[in-house]
Order: sequence, then C-alpha cells, then structure tokens
Amino acid sequence: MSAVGVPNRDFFAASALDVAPRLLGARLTHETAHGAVTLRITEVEAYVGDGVDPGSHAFRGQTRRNAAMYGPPGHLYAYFTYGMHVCANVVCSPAGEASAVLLRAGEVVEGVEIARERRGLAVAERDLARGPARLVVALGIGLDDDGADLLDPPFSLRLPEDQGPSATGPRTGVSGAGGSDGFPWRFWVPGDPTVSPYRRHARAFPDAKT
DNA sequence: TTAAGGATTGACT
DNA sequence: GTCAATCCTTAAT
Repeated sequence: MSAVGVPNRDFFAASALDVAPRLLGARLTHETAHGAVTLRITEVEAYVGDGVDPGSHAFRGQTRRNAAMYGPPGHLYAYFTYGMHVCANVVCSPAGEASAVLLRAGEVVEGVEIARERRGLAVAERDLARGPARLVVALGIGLDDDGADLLDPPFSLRLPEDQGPSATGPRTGVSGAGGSDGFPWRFWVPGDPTVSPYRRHARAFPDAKT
C-alpha cells in the first residue's frame, strides 16, 4: 500500500470481506464541538448485497435506507434499528455496488472523557464502545452523519502500521445468517478485552476461539 | 393504508 | 438467564 497510515479511496473500493480484516486496529476519529474522540477498531463485520448475503440490508436491492451502501466507498452508512439504536458501517466496493463493514466494537484511545459523558459516567472504559450501538454513541455519530465521508473532516481514519493478528467467525445477532451458512463474516482482534461478549443465549461457535 | 420485524441494549428475576 | 423498550423500514393488503 502507499502511505502507511492514511488509506486512499481505493483501499475501500475492494470487497467488504477484503477490507474488514484490514480495518482491525485502525483508528477512527470524529471531531465535534466538544472535541475529538478516537477509536481503535477491534471488531468488525462484513456485509455484501444483492442477493448474496441474506443478513444484509442490501439483500433485496437498493432502498431508501441503504442508499449509502451503494454510494462511493470510504463513506459512512448509519442506520436506525430496534427503535432506539444506531449502527455505523464503512461503505466498501465501488459506487453502485453494495457492500459495507459494520463497526461492532473498539477501544476509545482519545477523548475518553467526552465518550464517557455521552455513554454515562459510570461506564467502564472498556465498555465505552463495546457493541455496535454503544460505539456510535461514544463517537458521537448520529443518523445525520449517514453518507458522510470518513476520509474528510470531521472524520479521519488511519490504518495501523503493522497488521496485527485477526480472528474470524460467523455472525451473531443477525437473523437468517448466523447458523445457516456459518460463513466467517466477522473479524476481531484476538484476546482484546473490548471485543463484544456474545451475550444472547446463542452459544459461541466452537469453531473460532482466540 | 396496515402490519410485522429488526446488523441491540439494559433491566429485572 | 429471560424479557421488554421503541420507532423506522419494508412488505403486503
């Protein structure tokens, strides 16, 4: 790759499956009037569209909600779910092709106090961005940011100098895609304390362990 | 126009 | 371990 650190647009033009593991360890910054919060990404999940992936919002083609997934790569796809939560994705693949990487968990490495103010003062530091909806709150991302360019202010993204180890496994929490195919859509940093604990009664897959 | 479900989380037994 | 909250999006009348 070219410059270590800042990815160019081409980096995201690949399939989400290709981009996802390389996003592990990347640092995403969101700057607001309150200050900057930087997140070290520790867990992601890949989604592709158009009939390939039953768990993807783009499985049945483009709709108003998932329009950002079909947009240019390197942008943000933010959506609302469960009546109370927002999740954030990094759009991949060239414009016109639906694929994205869901940010599932990370560690706040800058702006901890800001993140804690948003999440709650009693929240443990490792829990600030552990989980997709929590991560969004910690970073201060909202539905308004849907379609925003992650390579331009107020956002910025930096890749790790060295690609650390990564583990893969099937999804959790997605209807229709968890146990059916078992395809490893999910990537995380092995052993990292901020990787979301698979609650729900769903048992962890025996396949991938740290 | 109406109905059903969800890429989750937090609280409670 | 189990369950409810809550509202937007999508699919079906």
